Amino acid sequence: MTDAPRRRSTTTVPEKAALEGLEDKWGERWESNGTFRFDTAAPAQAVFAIDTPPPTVSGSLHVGHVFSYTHTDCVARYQRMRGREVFYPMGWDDNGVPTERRVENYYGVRCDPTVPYDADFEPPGQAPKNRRDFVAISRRNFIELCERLTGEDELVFEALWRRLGLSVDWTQTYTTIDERSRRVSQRAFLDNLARGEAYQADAPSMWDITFRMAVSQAELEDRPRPGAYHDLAFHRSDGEGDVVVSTTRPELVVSCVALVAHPDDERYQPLFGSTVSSPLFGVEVPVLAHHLADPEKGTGAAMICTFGDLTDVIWWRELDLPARAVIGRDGRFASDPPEWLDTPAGRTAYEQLAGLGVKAAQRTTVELLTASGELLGEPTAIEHPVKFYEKGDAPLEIVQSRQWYIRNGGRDPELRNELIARGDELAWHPSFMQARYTNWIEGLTGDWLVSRQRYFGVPIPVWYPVEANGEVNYDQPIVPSEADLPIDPQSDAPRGYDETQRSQPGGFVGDPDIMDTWATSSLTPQIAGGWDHDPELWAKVFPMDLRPQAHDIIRTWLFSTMVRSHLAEDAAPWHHAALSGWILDPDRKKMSKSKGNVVVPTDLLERHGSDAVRYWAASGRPGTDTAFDETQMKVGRRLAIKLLNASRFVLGLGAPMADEESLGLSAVTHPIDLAMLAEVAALVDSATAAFDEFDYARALERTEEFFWRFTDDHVELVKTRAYGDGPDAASARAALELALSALLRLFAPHLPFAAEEVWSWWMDGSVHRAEWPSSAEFGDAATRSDPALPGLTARVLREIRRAKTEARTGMRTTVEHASVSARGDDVARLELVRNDLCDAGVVTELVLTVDPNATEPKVVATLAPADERG
RNA sequence: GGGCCCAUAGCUCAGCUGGUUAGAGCGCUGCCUUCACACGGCAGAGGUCAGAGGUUCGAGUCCUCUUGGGCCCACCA
Repeated sequence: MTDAPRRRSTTTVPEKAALEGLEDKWGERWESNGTFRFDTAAPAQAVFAIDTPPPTVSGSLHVGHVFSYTHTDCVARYQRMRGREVFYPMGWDDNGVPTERRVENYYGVRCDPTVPYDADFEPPGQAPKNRRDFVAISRRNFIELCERLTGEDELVFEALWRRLGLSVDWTQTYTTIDERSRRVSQRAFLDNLARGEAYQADAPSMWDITFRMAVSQAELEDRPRPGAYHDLAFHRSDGEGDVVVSTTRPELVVSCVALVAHPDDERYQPLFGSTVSSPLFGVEVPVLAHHLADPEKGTGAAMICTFGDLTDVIWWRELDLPARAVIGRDGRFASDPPEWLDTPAGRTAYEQLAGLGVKAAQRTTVELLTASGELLGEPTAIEHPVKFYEKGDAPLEIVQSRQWYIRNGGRDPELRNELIARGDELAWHPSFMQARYTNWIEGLTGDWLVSRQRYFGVPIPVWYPVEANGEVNYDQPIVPSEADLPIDPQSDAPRGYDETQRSQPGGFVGDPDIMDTWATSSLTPQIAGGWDHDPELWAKVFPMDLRPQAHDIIRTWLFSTMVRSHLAEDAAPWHHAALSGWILDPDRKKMSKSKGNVVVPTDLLERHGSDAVRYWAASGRPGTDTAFDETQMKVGRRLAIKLLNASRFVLGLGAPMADEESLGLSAVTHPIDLAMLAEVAALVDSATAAFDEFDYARALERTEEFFWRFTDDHVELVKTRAYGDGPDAASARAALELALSALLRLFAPHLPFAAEEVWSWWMDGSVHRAEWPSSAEFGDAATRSDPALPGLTARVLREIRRAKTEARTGMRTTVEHASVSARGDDVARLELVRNDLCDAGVVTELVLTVDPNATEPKVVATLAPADERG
């Protein structure tokens, strides 16, 4: 709820004003006064709920975070002042692979689930240089270290956010690994399972051999890597020669299950249906036709291996081929010769490859092929894109494994179209970002793989029965009851069993995997909004009003949240999505991690002040990449200081009259004051319209533009009059105060510290809970005033100043005589403000002449003789 | 190959549905401190709005093409 501005009984203007110390002072007061505390009693229609992005707690916040979180805070503060009760929680994403990796490197440990728990374990003081020397610790010890480190990080992050002035309700904080998140995440998963949206499949999937885990489509990225085409000879079984195949992965020849060519390719048509035998291993494989084979590539014939790339998976599935995988989960070739190698020569050849990594296996295979004469010519070096896990550093392999999936439209046109249509329900800021969402869905190739073979995350909440013969029955998962959540199936036994039955015939096993980090963060509205523990809150905040986030995670966070909400709530999770841009180096390149980390946000806030850094951030338009620019922070600092000083001046003039009643609009009678207020009224409308479109940058720009004219022209013009007595002085002061009151509120979202400081000198309560200004506050000032007046007076002022500048004299120098010749209507205007102009220009005499032919007012100023200057 | 964004002063950017002579800040140059502010103020110089064509009485703004930059997706034998 907001309050109309209410003046304090006494105005206290400090002798000196500075920005230093405002962050601590107001940060503490806002906290102790609960200024940003969400009022749970607020009616639903008053609530403005923000689905805050939980930053990853796996390092440090960088300048890009400061940038985008400031944008959201400006919107939050605006909405709050508009009378909305803002639900603005903060989350920490401490769940997932980045945290695991950071913990490993920070403490020099690695998780080995076979190691027993050590209650007294203390990590080494310093991590060894070589990862091989890291200490192996139990899963429980590892998770304890994750929690210890993320706990420390979260305190540091919160301190930074507070200093930046985010108007977060810190009582609403969550972490993506805390008990509530685990419960929500597991319950939502079980709901998906119950509705048939979550399922298991034993299928080939992208696999990171370093992390030893499956990876989903959303986590893939291409990186250019050197490779080479190798021409291999497959031997026709009719003895009529060889079929040549070009491949970049000769080591996979052992996994070859068929050759394939395009059905229309005349070169291979005679061979379709026949078999060839593979080089080195002599395995008979069929020659098949499929439209995905490209006659232009290589020789037009490709070998299908299980599995070299995703096209292999398609061919394997559609042509119903056997799986002959040799690469294991560790990225090494199986140590025993595969059973499909039925010739002694083939088995001998394989012995050379057994146990090798992919690179070494390729080298060895090439040597063997060269020796056998089945490698034709020299390999041709190329550079080609290779798929990587976005956080990994070894190329992905394709490994067949049992995994959990959630339907996301990747294999279901109907669901796909529903999700695309949900995108239309959102207002996207900027609007073109919707295309990225739609494009991503249209390009999905499969469902969402949610299981991860990692340790620090939310466990998949199921067990499986172990049959009497010791076989695990994956088709009949045992699910926990909701009341027991969250559970860890690795340490909790399902109801009806006890721990002694774990892994025993007739007993159970726990699912060893955890969920993808997005499987939990896709539920941030549910986690923060009380979905499973506070139905009253949930009814008020869902669907939320705003999802602010970076545009690079549209395909992950935004999309997955939409999927969960669509499946569970049959609704879009928010009304608005605001996508922020990148921070770029001054040379226009995307600011790299290393460079971004050189610029430490706390240091920036220290050097420039929080309002100054916020000013820079808020100058970046929604969705637009913005250059990192400290000079903009200096400009922001200057603006904040100017706001303090101009306010000090205005408020130092004293009340318009001793009588409180005369305060306000009724005292404003002078035409120049009325015209100024009319400009403020227009400014308020313009800033409000911008903010309603989430355009904090436009609102700031408009406000700032007016503010500088206000101080440079209007205040200079009226200050002498304002010092005086009588109705004209009262008019000046009343107008200045009305304008200041509005300006402070207009600046409050962007410069919360300076605005609050000034507000506290003369107003009750926090400016951040004050009513957003309205043009109605200025009554009929607009209709009573002359819109041409401010521009005209500013012009005359500028001409007089120019004359002084050209005479190389100070602005306080008295001008003996100034004359203006202008059209009659302009002269009439200038007569109204002649006294102000004389005072402001410090002119002793101002002569106005009507010149009916003048297009522009012509100003001539004559300076007093040097000895009279002063 | 598909999609999206961008190109305006030396630099960073405004310019919203087309409408006087294209704006701001920084930087640069010059001048000015008792009297809100030197963490300041005033003033000045600086632009073929990437290029070409089109629509229009009128185009930085709308359309088409070209060039250059960036991003996303697809392709990966």
